[in-house]
Amino acid sequence: MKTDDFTIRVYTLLHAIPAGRVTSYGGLAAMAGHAGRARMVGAILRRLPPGSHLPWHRVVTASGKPAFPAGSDAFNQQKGLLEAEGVVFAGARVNLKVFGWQP
DNA sequence: TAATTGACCGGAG
DNA sequence: ACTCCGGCCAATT
Repeated sequence: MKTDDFTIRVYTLLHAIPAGRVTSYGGLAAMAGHAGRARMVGAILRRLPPGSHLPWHRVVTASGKPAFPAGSDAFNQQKGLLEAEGVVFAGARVNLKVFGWQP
């Protein structure tokens, strides 16, 4: 069994995101060569294979907000990790014009 | 096997 | 700024 190329690209791109930067689900899907499959990126991160150290916290929605309800554990964790890398939150949101990343 | 769900997105009202 | 809607398509029920 061979992991899909799409999945491989998503992992590679995710790993290529520098600390202190974020990218969106849709953007990641587009960079991986499959624009329109933002939900698949979400599905991949949701089901991360055990043992992977992917920086999932550097991925936010196209609005610049974490994909979790504000106040949830995952939300707070993601926010904390990003702030520790230098990303500034404006409320529950990140300014993609400043912190958004693309190769 | 069919229906539902979902770490999404962009446009419209 | 917010809600609603259609499109996307694999994993789950």
